[in-house]
Amino acid sequence: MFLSKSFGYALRGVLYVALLEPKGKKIKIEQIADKLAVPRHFLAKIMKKMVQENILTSTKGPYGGFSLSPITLQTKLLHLVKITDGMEQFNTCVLSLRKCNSKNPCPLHFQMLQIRDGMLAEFSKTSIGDLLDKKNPDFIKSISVI
Amino acid sequence: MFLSKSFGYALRGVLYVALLEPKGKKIKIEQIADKLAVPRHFLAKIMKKMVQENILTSTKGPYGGFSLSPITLQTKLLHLVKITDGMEQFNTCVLSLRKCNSKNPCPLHFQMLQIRDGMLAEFSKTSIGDLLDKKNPDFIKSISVI
DNA sequence: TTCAAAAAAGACATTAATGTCTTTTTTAGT
DNA sequence: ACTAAAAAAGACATTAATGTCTTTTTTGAA
Ligand code: FES
Ligand code: FES
Repeated sequence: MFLSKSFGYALRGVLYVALLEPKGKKIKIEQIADKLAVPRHFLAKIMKKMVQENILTSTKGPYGGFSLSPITLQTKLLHLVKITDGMEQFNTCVLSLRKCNSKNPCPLHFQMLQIRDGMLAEFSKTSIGDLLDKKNPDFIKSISVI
Repeated sequence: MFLSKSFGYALRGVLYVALLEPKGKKIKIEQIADKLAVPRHFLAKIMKKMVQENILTSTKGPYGGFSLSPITLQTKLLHLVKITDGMEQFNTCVLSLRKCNSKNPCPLHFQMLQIRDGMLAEFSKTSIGDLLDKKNPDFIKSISVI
């Protein structure tokens, strides 16, 4: 309901790179997909989009893989949502009637506005770096299927 | 993202019946689908589920159609969500990792908990009757595509 | 320069949500 | 009893999201 699987894969993928990449090596998509138990090629498409948006960098060829970009840790979650789910949901009426609009509200409009604005606020202020907790030795578990 | 189309159709359908039924007549699915510009047979399936849950009543045959049940107006929106979308979304991790669980939280857990609890609270306290505004001559417009 | 490793790209498959059409069942009135 | 009207049921179609497989492009190192 709230967010697509793609969004979850994107966030877990970038967090995995952020957690391990500082060791110096690039992270291969195969390793990410294996460790996170995510469909490899599906994840690859999502990672590619993140690279296009400069949320990650990647290099092809031997010793290649994914690594952080200068903006990775400052990237807001809303940017990931934009990439994976799009922003239409935030200004489309929950009853699928039309563009959501306070001048011409549906019966649920103001309730939904509050909920969506809460989510928008949270995702606008929270960055990928905010979610990364390198000090926690169990952090890797928190982004893996148990 | 937030809710399915089915949910929107369900709410608009039941509000349409609640708005017009007190005139004494049963409301036919054909009329509802036409006036709300909703796929007729798809809506019919959703209406049937609401009847099974006693959120509406229906009678077959000539002069039949849909009408309110004793509990229609007291029905909480969460009941509609249960019918159309299910409740799993409220206790499944946003990262699709597993059952959502504060003892073993994913990096987004507490942010999502707040958002979801806000939505749960709103949908638990708001009833169909709360959304029905018979005094408003434009209410019908607010549940129709403009 | 060739080779192998890796991401990128693209074709295709599966699944879940949404939508359409037809048949069956029920029922009010004649 | 018969007929017609209406919901209910069910078969099938379309679409969007998710997932798999293969080919192409890029690149570092021998
Ligand atoms: S008009 Fe329906 S949610 Fe805003
Ligand atoms: S554990 Fe992920 S949202 Fe609760």
